[in-house]
Amino acid sequence: MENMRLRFAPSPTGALHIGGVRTALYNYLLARKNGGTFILRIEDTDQTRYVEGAEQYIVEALEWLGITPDEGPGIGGDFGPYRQSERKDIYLKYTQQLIESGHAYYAFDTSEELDVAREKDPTFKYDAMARLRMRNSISMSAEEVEAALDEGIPHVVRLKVPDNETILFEDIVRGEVAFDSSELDDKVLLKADGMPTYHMANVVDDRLMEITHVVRGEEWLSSTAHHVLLYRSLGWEQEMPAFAHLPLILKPAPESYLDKSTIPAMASRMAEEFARKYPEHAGYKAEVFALQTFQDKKNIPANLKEKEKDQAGKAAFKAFLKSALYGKLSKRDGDRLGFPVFPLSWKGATAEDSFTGFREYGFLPEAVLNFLALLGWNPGDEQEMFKLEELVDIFSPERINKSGSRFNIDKAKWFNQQYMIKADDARLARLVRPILEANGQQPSDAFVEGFVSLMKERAVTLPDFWENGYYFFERPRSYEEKMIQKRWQPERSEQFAELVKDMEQLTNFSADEIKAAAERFMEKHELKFGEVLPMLRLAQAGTMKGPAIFEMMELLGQEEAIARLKLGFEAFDNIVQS
RNA sequence: GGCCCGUUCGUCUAGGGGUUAGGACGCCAGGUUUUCAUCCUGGUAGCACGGGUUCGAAUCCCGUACGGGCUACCA
Repeated sequence: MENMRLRFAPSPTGALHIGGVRTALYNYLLARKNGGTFILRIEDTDQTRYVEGAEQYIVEALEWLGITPDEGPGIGGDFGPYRQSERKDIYLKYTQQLIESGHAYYAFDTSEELDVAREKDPTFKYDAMARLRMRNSISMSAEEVEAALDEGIPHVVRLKVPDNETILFEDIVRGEVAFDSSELDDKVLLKADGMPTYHMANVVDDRLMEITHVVRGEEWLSSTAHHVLLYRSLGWEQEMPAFAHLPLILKPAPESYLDKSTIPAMASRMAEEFARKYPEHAGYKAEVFALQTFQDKKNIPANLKEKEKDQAGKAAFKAFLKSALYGKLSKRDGDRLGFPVFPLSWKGATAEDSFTGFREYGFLPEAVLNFLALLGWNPGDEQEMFKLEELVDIFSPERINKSGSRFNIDKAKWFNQQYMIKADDARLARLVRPILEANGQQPSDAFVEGFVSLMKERAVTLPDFWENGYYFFERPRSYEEKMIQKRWQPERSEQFAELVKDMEQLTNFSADEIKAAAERFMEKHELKFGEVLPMLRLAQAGTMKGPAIFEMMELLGQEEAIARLKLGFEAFDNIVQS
């Protein structure tokens, strides 16, 4: 297809959710694959939900991941402006056109009146039937309408949905989707504040920006029928973009993380959140119910089903738990389960509204990208690791899955470890340095590079380098006593003192030389690797876990390594004696 | 409740009339002659259910169940 143009159109209401990141990625991949254009459009038509800094965050997140737009706010392009709040006049013009052509009408009902109508009848829908008894330019006389308009009575503009029509459209991932127009309500197109709704703005902008493919989340599938109607009413049906609705990213299954060790904490957390959100049900013993429900792991969904006899508190808590445990991955899940759901950290107005990102958890962007790419799409063969350029080459929208995928942090961690092992030492060193400095260390670049090279197979995320390898920078904080009790024989102290002397004699303190010295020592005293090396390791690191001991000693340097041997052997004597 | 969408190992998925139902993560076991990790080998575990259609169904059709989305002057 020529001039393929795709847009990623987030609204700046806070941090960009990981599902949004995947949507951006798929848009980017499709555009790049076909030599098309990837556009960022900011959908800021809801002034009440606008959050300062959110747009900046979105741009930074895309940059971090390396999927930067070709057109967008701050970037430019021939189809701007790229913020919907700066395009108000345009929407007004097309709304006017719709009114004149009879596809839309003024409605004077207030939000409060509509709330009342919905309360009276929960199934209330502003549709072909309802509009006859509401206050709008269809039910009112022309004079009344004109008077109301002249008086400046607040009003909205609604789409006049035709009755009894089947609206069919082709979705790239789902195939043919059909809606009966009688089921559709008369959506608001222009709000009382003069801003368009998403529906109006996205249709107008997609046309004006010559968007060829709309790739967005499944939550939009239902309103696509309205969008099709809008294209039709505006006379744009021929130019209507192709649609692809992506399956959602779901919360991890509770069964996968609930066990003896996590159930109590999760139960009290849920009870606490519930109490905060519904103070009116404070009397209900939510924690007890949560505990019981979680313990009966297999039947959680069944036990959460509401029953007639449930009192108000129980019913409310069941509903709360259901939405907390199942469904779309949400920002709260990150905290609850201890993993990131945002690309970058976000500092909101409150601690409640602040989140740690994948970047700050110590994930590499290529790992996040790779993980996300495969959540809902796969190339059909057995390859798992993909560079961004490879993804661009082989991405195929037809292979996007139809059903939602559960978020699996273990898989993300595995990708991260794989990419860390592959990563260039100099780059890794740059990424790890700030963590070391935060812990009061000022090592040389060469030292950090040597360190990450030895440690990277033992780290899953960046902070693991320090967590698991602090002893490269400080002397061991403690020695693994059990191991020493088992392995250290004080009667060999003198022999080991000799080994220290041998080490001191070395003029080239390289791993090879250290190893050779150790071997000479073992041969002389008829000792085995297993009797010597663990002692060296314990003296250097305090723990049995760690990289190759001789390389480690080389990196620490002769002076430090020997100092640790002396200190260690002395400590071992004391531990065993006591 | 209504409308729309979906359902293959615990999770991500391949397979779309005849397969020992394949791979990856996780988990378990063994190996890689110091540990941990990496790596390698093996194991564990799955077609939601019920009816059709067919010589033959995980695969096609219909129902049921379950899951998800939408149902705002939010996007």
